[in-house]
Amino acid sequence: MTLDSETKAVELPEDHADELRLWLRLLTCTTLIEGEIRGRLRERFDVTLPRFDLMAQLDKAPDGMTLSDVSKRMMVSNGNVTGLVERLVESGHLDRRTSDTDRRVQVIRLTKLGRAEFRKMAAEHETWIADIFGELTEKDVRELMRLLAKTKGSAQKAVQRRQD
Amino acid sequence: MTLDSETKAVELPEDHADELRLWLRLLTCTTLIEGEIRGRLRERFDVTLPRFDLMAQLDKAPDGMTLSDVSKRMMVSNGNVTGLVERLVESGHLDRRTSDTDRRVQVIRLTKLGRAEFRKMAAEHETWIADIFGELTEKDVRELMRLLAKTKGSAQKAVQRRQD
DNA sequence: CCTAAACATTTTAGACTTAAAACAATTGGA
DNA sequence: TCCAATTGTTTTAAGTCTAAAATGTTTAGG
Repeated sequence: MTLDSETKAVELPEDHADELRLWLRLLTCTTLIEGEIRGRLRERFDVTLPRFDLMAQLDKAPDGMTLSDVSKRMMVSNGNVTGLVERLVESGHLDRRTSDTDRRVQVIRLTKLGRAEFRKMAAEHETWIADIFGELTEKDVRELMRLLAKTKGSAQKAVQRRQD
Repeated sequence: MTLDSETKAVELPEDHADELRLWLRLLTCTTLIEGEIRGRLRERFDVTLPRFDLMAQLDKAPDGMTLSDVSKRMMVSNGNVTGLVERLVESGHLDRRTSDTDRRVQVIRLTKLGRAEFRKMAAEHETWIADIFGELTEKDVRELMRLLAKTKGSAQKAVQRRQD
């Protein structure tokens, strides 16, 4: 508290250094972990992270997904998905067909090969994550989940505000 | 606690679903915020996020940095920095010179123009971050900082272990 | 029915990114 | 001194990514 709390109401050049540091730390953590996962995926399975992520989305959707769905879920651009899918169809991991009811829509799903390979990778991937977060207690994990959920909500509202 | 705590010592297929969810949430938060910042930088200043990040590093180093320093700080590959710097020198934001004492080393620093433009962007950038994290209390911020520091430490050790 | 708007995807152009190889310069022993 | 590792940077090849424009399809309102 300052002595003159009246000034708090006025639009002063506020200090947001803490939030800035928080953002940088969040970014550092993610970049560090992402790089580690990327490296292990390449080393162990010769697969890229985006390919793995796309397959992870499809593994959760046995009936397939449209490209738009994938794009929204992965939070990447449409054009990006087009290219990724192209390469995964080429390598035999994905099956792609035009929807029967709407000829604009492409439905993609994992092939047998794709699913089998993904499951193998996913099992190991999970142990890597456990290793990486190994020093956190159960309570730490719960608390982080809670705070990140709050952060996500706060950020989504900021996005919303800008789009108005 | 399970009834038979003896089994804890054995190597059982453990469940790491919580850590996995935590990782996905961390990634979602970062991607969401990164996308928002990227969009605002483009819209408001017609600049890309990597360019902004590089300039931010240099703003903190009035005497300049070597390309390796930048690469380590930004946690990106050497080749990546080479290209980024090329474009920023081209646009007049960066000055690049070979070190007097070691002809392998390139020292880069912000030009007057670069520094002026960065300062303008940074001021607004800080308000965006404040907006995005706006719903977090001071305590939330402190707690997140602490938990992310712990996460970073844990991840770094995992990276270290793999490199042995 | 027609057609303007909305929607799903692809294309385009350019930038970013990585890993690995190549190149250049320095350094630390033998 | 010499030269084998090390270090700093660039190059290469391939992939990832975005924003915006273009293409093709569906849908609704008149």
